[in-house]
Amino acid sequence: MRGTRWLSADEQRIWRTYLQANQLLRDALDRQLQRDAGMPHGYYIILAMLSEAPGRSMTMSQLARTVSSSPSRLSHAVAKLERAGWVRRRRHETDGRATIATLTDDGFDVLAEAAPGHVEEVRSVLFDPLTPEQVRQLGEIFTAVLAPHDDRPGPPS
Amino acid sequence: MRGTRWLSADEQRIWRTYLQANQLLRDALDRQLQRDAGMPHGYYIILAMLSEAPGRSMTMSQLARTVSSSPSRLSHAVAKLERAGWVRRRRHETDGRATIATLTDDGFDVLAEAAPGHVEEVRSVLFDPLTPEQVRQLGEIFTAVLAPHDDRPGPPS
DNA sequence: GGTAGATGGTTGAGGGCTCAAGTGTGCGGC
DNA sequence: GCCGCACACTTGAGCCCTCAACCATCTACC
Repeated sequence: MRGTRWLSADEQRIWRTYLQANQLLRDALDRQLQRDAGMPHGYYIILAMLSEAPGRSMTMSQLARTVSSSPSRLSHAVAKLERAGWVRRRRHETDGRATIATLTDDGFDVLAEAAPGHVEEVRSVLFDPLTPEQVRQLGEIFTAVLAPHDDRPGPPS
Repeated sequence: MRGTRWLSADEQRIWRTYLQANQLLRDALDRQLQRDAGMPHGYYIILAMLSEAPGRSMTMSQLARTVSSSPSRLSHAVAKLERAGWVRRRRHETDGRATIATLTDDGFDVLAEAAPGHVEEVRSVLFDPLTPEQVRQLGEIFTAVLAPHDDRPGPPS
């Protein structure tokens, strides 16, 4: 591939800093949640998003979009959460293709128990080291990163 | 845990934006590299870091620190890369505990082949959507996130 | 009302990662 | 010289994820 737009020295340094920090955050969150709540971070998010949904319920595909998961990953994950008794699945009443996942009371309790430690971890590893201005910038930066993928179709090229 | 410092509405929104963007980046990179080079992103980084080291070589523990990996993860990964013929391992000459990993010529070729597509992907998904000012901010933000973990021992609490 | 394609979801195989436990080597103190 | 501990690394089991294949249902269209 001739004419590749290589990264400048600055860009490369920034990219690597980002990767490293990212790995740090991911490891910290996964370790903390695994230790204190016996679940990986991705599972926590599933429970958290369900807990905020009306009726503590969502279809699998809504849920997949909400937690940025592939259908397959979500299916495996919810199967596991269901075995743990934290989520229940049932058929959608009017659309026979869809499945509705619901957070159980047990699931809610586990989530409530895990939340404070998790939030504390997020704070200490991400927000505490940043100034309020940097937090604001962080939000804008990743909003910009996501923008091209909001699947409102972009201008036809 | 009473007295938890919960996230404000803004912080929560920003945190979720970050998680979502992150998942997007990770998925995009892994998919692109898996498709075009038959390896996950973590393996690419290992090859890339080795390629820049003197003699294209590093001890396993240096390498682990460089790519932010646990010893175990790295060991598994290098074992696989060695089976593929892209890396060789040999004993350190003066420290019998250490192992030196070296990028092979085949490994270098694979890396050189994969690099342009990978860089293009990084650009299109991360740098292109950002202004130069935001790129600079990104670097400073994650430098700040990493700072508390530079294991120069901090002030004794 | 029948058919083609889109949509919603699951499954199994294969691979990567974590955690805990293990091996072997170096080093400081006695 | 030996003992104990730290260090460098590896291993295996189990878990999570990806990818591709699959089934079922819905929808549009003729």
